[in-house]
Amino acid sequence: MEKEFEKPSVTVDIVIFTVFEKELKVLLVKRNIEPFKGMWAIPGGFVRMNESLEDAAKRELSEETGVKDVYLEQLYTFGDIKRDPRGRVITVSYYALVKPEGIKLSASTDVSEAKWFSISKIPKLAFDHKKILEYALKRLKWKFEYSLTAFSLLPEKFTLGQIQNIYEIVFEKKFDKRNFAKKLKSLNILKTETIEKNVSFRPPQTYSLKKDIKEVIEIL
Amino acid sequence: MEKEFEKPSVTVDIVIFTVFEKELKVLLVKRNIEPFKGMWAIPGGFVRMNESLEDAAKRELSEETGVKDVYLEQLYTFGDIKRDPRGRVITVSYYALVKPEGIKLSASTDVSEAKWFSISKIPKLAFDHKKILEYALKRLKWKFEYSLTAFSLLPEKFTLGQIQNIYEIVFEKKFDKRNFAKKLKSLNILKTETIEKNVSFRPPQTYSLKKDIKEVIEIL
DNA sequence: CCAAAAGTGTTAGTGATACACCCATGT
DNA sequence: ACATGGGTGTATCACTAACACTTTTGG
Repeated sequence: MEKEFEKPSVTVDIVIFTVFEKELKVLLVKRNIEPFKGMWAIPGGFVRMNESLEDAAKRELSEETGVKDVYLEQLYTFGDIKRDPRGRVITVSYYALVKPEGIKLSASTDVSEAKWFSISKIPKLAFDHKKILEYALKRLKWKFEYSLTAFSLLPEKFTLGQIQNIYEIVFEKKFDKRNFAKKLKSLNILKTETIEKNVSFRPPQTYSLKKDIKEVIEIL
Repeated sequence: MEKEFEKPSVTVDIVIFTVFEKELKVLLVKRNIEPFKGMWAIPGGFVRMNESLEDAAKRELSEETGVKDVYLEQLYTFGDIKRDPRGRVITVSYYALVKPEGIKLSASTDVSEAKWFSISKIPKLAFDHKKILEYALKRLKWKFEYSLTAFSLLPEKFTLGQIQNIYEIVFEKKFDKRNFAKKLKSLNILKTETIEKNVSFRPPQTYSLKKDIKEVIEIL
């Protein structure tokens, strides 16, 4: 570039969702440094020169949760002039869906603590992170309606009850069991697996997604 | 900020759509400078420190077309490391829908010419602009399906024929006149205006969007 | 009276919703 | 036997899609 203009900084922020304890959870970090020191925030960080936006998001995600097998989607880019008191910072937001198993939360340098919050009990957030979270939640619901993204919150093999629970938690309402099963089956995306009797009660039929469908979700 | 890291540059690119001559058109500019000198590209430019992303997009839009009354929506942020041979440039893409009346195309410093291209006759584009355009087109169609955004391509008062034409052009297929009218009317968004007999043949009923609906489209 | 676009209703099919009972298992 | 979640079918309603003729105007 011939001339050097003053440039904004660019960060990625990642709204990380999971579901456990019958609740939709978001990962927040407690800020260790100013501004907003001591306040909760959506995890994120500066984009390095040698990584794409998505790579930056994946790096942050892996640093925070240790998890790699996730659904990750770009949300929106927030660029108001005064959204960061330190100066001009543009943030490219992402949201991620991680399976609740095998997550290891780890704090990084800028952050003293990382914790899952129920979506119904979100504390006051730093920067414009409230707006970002609301946007993420809207997109999440929207996406669940017309895609199979929800399945990325479940293990390889799952039951109809599990996937219905996910939907009921995210949409905060009950669905009719029969209609739900009917619809899923009519989509022709399920492969029946062998039943395993592990816990108790009547053992449910387990399913997995057909191979080609799994690929669709990766791209989605 | 305590430390100064090397920062990427940030641009906005705007895919500007309109409809005339029974075709969906995109505005492209011919590049006056390297890289990709002489090639067609999506209009855009660097984000200034004192303007938000949306302001930057509006400024570019107004510089290119002289038009202010537009629908503008952020699309996606492209940040691959090598998308610009000059160095690290992250671009926040937008798309805009402008009414075909009263557009004044004007070339700027970096650009020798601005021209409308039919969506079916797009030349080879600079940078990753082909990808951006494809993304914009996908979003446009998607948006037309479940929102009233299409109306922002029409003047205040319009006929059912006009709006149906827009849909037929964008989706590249014919719709049944009766079903189309029925659906629109059932949405309860139309205000009937007085018929003006201007051209010839049987004069069509003109409509406008109800006031509260217009506001919805602004936000959409 | 001809050309051109506007206007208008009915039918069949498809997908969504509402609803209640029996089943398989572990304790 | 009972407690717990799993599994299944039918009837109604709403929405979508297919389809053709008459009307209004200008020339």
